Amino acid sequence: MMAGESDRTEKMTAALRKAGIRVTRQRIALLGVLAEADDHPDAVELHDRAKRIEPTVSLATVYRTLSVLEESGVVHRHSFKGGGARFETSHEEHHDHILDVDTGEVIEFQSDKIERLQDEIARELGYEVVHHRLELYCRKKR
Amino acid sequence: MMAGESDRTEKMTAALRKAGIRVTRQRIALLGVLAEADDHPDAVELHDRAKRIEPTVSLATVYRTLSVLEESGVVHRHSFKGGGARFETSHEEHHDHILDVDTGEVIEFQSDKIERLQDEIARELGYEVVHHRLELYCRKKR
DNA sequence: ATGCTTATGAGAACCATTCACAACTGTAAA
DNA sequence: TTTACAGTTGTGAATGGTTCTCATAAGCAT
Repeated sequence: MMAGESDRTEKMTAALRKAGIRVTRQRIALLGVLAEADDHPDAVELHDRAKRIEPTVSLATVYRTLSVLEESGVVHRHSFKGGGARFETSHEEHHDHILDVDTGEVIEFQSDKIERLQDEIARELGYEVVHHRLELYCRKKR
Repeated sequence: MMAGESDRTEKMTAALRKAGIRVTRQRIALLGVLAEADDHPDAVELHDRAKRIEPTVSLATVYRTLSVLEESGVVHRHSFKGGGARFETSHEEHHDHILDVDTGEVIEFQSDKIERLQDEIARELGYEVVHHRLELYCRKKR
């Protein structure tokens, strides 16, 4: 037999099946792409990358699968200003984003203080935070 | 002669002209609508309201004018989750938004602490904040 | 009032995303 | 391993919000 498939693929396969989601070639390809992406690609970019692994993937399936993965908490969808949604795997801990307005670069950051303040503010107004969106559109200091 | 036009209209007219923007019936209508809106209407809603004042306003003009007004800092455009952009006049002081995920209601809040924290975080990473987006998607506490 | 320039309405065009549907394919059971 | 069924897929059309095109209309400085 030829060299076995990677551990990663096996793990993803198992994870999918456990979630009751059918394991298809297209989904394996997309999950592979997401797993090694360390940027914040949009659906078209993910489609391009996935096609290199599994040429039959259609854009519609990319969108469909991303929605499925979002619902099951595997990926996060971000809608930054300008252009379409961008995605990232959610296995890291929660963070917010700085967007470099000049370069388009995305930087992640995390602040417990801000998280706490948000909860506090909501609480004072009689609400509890379900989720939030915090984006800092910034310019490099010189 | 008939009773003169309202002060408000005269003021808006003057403000527009000063900005080098031509004063048209459509723009007067839209500005009037924006001035008395205390909610966060979208373009279609603004169009409907403006038509009651000036029936000839087209949706395209509403969008065009909103862009003009946004560029000149008169209105702010918000893109909350789900649905199109929503607008509000910017003559009040800066604030962020709580979105009630059940009712869709928009509540405004302001926190100097959070503003300061944001600046601090950006500064530590070598950036300065140009503008930001902070939305708390909340549910009423019971 | 005149002329130049900007604004407008109508509808087409756009773009990201979703949908409809017939063909296909995992998966579990036989 | 074959079968059978429900979940998935690719294609292309549809959608919804927003912008564009272009011929016509109308501000505004003179």
